[in-house]
Amino acid sequence: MMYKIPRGTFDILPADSVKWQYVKDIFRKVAASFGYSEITTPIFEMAELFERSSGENSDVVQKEMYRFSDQKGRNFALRPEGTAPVVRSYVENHMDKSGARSKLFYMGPMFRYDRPQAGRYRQFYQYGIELIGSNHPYFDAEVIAIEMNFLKALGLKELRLEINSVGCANCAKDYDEALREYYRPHLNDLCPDCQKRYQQKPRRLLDCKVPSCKVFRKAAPSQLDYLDEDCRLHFAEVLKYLDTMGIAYKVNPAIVRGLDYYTNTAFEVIVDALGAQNSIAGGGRYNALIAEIGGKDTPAIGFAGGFERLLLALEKEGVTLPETVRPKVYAVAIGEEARRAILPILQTLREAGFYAEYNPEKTSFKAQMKAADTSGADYAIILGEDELAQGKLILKNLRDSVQISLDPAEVLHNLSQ
RNA sequence: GUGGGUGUAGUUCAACGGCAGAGCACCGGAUUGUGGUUCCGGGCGUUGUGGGUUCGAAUCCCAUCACCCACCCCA
Repeated sequence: MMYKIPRGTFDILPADSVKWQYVKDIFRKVAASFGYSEITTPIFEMAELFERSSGENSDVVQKEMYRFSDQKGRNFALRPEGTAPVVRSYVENHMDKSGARSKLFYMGPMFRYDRPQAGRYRQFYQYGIELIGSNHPYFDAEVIAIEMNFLKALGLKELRLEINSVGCANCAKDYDEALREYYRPHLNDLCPDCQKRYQQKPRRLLDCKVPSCKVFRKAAPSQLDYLDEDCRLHFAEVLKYLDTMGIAYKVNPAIVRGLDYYTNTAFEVIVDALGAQNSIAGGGRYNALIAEIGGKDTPAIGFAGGFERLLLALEKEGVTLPETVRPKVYAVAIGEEARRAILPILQTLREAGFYAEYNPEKTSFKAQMKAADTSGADYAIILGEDELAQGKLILKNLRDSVQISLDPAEVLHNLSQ
């Protein structure tokens, strides 16, 4: 084979397309039920947008971004995530000046140069929600409710919602300090990765999987004990709203978001059956981001979910999704004359919106009937020499094998019932 | 970026140094116009790719690519 698809990418073939379309439709409907509107941004942006928003030393910026420069030497990156572009658009289009809240959703491909694995790709598809312009704790719960309603509408059951608060910048700084203080005496016992985490992102120390590092975890200070009064109150309110809305959750102080812009609420939806890449959605509040990239200081909350992992989870749970569309009728025509006469009838059916299938390459009656059957069509319309002579045709129900003879003009009426 | 596993027909898998096979799927047929069950017939596929060892390689060795698993990271 001469040409191969790039590593970590995949084709969505027709059989799968139907499923993707279905899942996307449901997401659009659920988002609409909360009054969110779709926003579509380019798949590449100035590289600096992501460097600035995600954090210079985040993994995404340091080693996972697809960068390129164009003919004029401008530095771009294929978007590794969806929030920064939406916020860029929000600011660029002066939505921050109107004072109104923006309730937005998006979906589309994201790109990260990473080692492919089950549920992890270099081009992957995300859906996301952004509510920009309110710090009200109700909206933290609303945004989570959108995701949970969506998953419920699809029929996914084996999942858990984990939630945490990382506080505002001040709380986070205090907490990082407390963590460093706690870990300092053990520094030499930590794995090399954790030595780095100690410097760069102390909170990551908490979810290390190395046994010798894990032992320090249970006595470690908790983020929740380092929230200031406002942050503590906000978090308590969010949880109360979730309770009221009937959304089950588990508070997990170890939940950490990968990108630098998160504040306060952080959450993740986890499906254990997926293995190592078990997070199907994650998000949180990002009150500092809008100002960070040049807009008016504006609070916001959002999340992003991965379609591939979602589809995988649905498959593992045995949820059935729509398959390829089957014909309503399959045309069976015998003889030269009938094979021409069938065409205007098919045209009438198609104009009425029915999927009518015909294959001129099969000529024998048997072969055509067989094809009608394997196509999964509900009906066969049969036009042979006898019918042609009588000006009739046969409408055969392929489910119960009942067939009737009728005028061609009556077919449409019969199918519409 | 690190470590491990696997690549054979459209697909799921055999063959593990000696002629590359089977199930499913697909196509055709079982006397003149009726599908689903049954029966019969239909397979040269660069054994992922490129080297090497050998009289002989799908099989052993090396490299490379891809996928899978774990780390890392995250959706």
